[in-house]
Amino acid sequence: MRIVAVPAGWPATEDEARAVQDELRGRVVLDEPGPPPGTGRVTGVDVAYDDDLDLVAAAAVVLDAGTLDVVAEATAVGRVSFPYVPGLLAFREIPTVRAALDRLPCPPGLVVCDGYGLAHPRRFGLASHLGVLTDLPTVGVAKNPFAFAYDDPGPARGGWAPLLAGTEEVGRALRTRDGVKPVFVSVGHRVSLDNAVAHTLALTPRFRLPETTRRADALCRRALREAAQGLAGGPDQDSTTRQAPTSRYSES
DNA sequence: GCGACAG
DNA sequence: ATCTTGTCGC
Repeated sequence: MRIVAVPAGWPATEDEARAVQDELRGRVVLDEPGPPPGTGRVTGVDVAYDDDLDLVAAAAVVLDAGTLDVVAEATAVGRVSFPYVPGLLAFREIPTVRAALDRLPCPPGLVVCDGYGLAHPRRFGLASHLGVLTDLPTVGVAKNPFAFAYDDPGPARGGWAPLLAGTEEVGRALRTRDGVKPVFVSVGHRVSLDNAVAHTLALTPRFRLPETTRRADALCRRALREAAQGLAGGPDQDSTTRQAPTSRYSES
């Protein structure tokens, strides 16, 4: 297993990170509609952490946008590159996520991130940042609101309400299942908000969270488990030489 | 100043 | 994010 290196010059302080956001924000493209929902490919990315071992595992899972079948997947493991600071999530996740995307055997199409794009204190969340660095179309679908006001969407799937930063619509609270807490959709890069919402609905035929997110979440957790195991077993052991662990409860 | 705050 | 047991439901 190779550990992804933190890029040279990666911000070390919150001030530096905010300065990077302020500089890159101007490169976000907001006037493209993006790929049509239900066609082509959609890729979910997510990460899992082990703060004790200083490990972060990322996964990228490519789905056929029409069937939601898995087309390809990749993972990467890195060191934690930044502490968790609300508003600076991208600096914690992006190096390893990029490595996972780079390892995909095919183009990812639209990338769905766990978090925000435009719906961000400086209008430059994880999805925007990843989009600018890769120039891929990206959207953010978050499980929780940040600090934006919104009215409760209608109770039925498809109901939505604007996420408002003052009078500016920076995203939407979107009901993906009848009577279930909404998700929070915002534009990352090269996708319109209407399309971001349509993609999110196309990705949620059964569950609250997009299939992309669910697949990527399961995969990065598995990758983290295996990485932690490999680390504990020592640098010279791998899955082919490692012995099965003895368990008092085995073979019962 | 204080609390809230994506993952 | 992650820590965590049982439990209700398809």
